[in-house]
Amino acid sequence: VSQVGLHSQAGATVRAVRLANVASLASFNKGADIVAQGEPAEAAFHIVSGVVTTYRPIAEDREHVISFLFPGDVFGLVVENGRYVNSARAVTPVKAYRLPWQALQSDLSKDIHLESQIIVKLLQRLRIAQHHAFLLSRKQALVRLAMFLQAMEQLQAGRGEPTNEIYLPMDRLAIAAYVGLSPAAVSRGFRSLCTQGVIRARDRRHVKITDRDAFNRLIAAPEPDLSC
Amino acid sequence: VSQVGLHSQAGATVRAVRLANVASLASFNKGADIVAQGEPAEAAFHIVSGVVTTYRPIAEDREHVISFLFPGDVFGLVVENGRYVNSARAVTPVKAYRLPWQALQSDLSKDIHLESQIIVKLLQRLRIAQHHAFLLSRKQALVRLAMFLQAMEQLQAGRGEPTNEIYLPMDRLAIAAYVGLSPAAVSRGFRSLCTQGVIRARDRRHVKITDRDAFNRLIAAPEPDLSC
DNA sequence: CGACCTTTTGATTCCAGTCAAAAAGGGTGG
DNA sequence: CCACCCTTTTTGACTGGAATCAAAAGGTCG
Repeated sequence: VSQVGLHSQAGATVRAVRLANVASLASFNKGADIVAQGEPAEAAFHIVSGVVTTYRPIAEDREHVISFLFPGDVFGLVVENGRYVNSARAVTPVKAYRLPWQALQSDLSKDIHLESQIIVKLLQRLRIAQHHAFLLSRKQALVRLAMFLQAMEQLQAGRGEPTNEIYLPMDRLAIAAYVGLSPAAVSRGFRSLCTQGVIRARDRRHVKITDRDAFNRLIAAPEPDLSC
Repeated sequence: VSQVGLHSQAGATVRAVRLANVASLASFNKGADIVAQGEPAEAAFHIVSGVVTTYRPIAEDREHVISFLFPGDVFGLVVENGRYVNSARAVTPVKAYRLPWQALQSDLSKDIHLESQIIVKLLQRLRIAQHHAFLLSRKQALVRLAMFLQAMEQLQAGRGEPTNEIYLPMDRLAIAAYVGLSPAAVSRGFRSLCTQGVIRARDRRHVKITDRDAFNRLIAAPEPDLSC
């Protein structure tokens, strides 16, 4: 009997719930594919440790990142005609519970509290997906990067981690595929934010927001305002 | 006692469920604001007839459209700190049940079948939001428009309506705000699709896909391919 | 028929894409 | 510890497509 913790993203309640009697713990190496778009959807996954991206291939060596997922998150839920809509890949080494659909559904209909938690989680995911679309509707590279950092910061805060520095587990290519820019534009954007004094990068994966006002101004910017 | 039907978007089961004992039917004129971003979230809404958009204001006379919602859809669910994250407006005259949160929650925890239906609906919405983000990640205007038409067609099919012609209830400005282009670019894009013979527009709100192959090729296009 | 709003069209500007090359990391084995 | 290779990231020069602004055309409703 596996006891799987459903961590509320708000970090408040970490209620342990019997999710599935037949959940098995699986491990994946960094960069490993976990599920592929179009495959028959046999199971969902509940992340125990590590970071996962869901994405859609666009062309050879080109893809769109849909989400970054962290411990406590579930993926493999978005299904159409019994097949996965998105692919998933481990960004770091990952451990995750494999939850076969069948068992999941029977457990769902048994435990009403579990359903409520799923609803809460889905609403969070919906909110994040809408924020992502909002981000992508902005055309300026700097604004997109700032909104991306904002999102990562909020996720980090929701996990109860310190928020004075933002940790980016993914590489620049993944960031580019998430914010809808070329890797070159992402690089230039980060540099621009640094030289403007808005952020300070300890290394490629650790960023600190040094000018919160300018940062917020950038995100709220209705029109190109690159003053200073 | 109001009986509110939760229409499956797949159009299959239209199971009537006692959603809330205190649901009241509200009417809104075309263009009327229904909820505003930042307001205390007191109720969700269940659309009976008409079309609604949810959106976020960016600046004066500038906004980002998050979703188009149809009869059977629910909105006002995405909440943060007890306040609406998105605004909502009637695109056409709208009738909708107003579902106070309190009553909704008590009904939710009572009826387990209702929870399941909500989960299904949220998964659909998540899928659509992800598709929207995917759309916005493509940079070519023609591709975005084609993907938009595809989405509208699928929604229409899901409602069980005839699909030989796509009906667009919203104006060009709303389309522009959804696909992340300027109104000018949307106009040019439609014209381009027409002259290329990909679509045929009976009038501004009725579009027919006349060359399905070219249409699909456009959506799948990995790189600029404006041949023909 | 006329006033107003929506949509289209035209000319210019600008930002990000692209391609290619250089630089910086990261990991491995000597 | 260093030399090496390979991957990731940055930088540079050029191109292209959409934004912008403004003006004209088309629709709608009184």
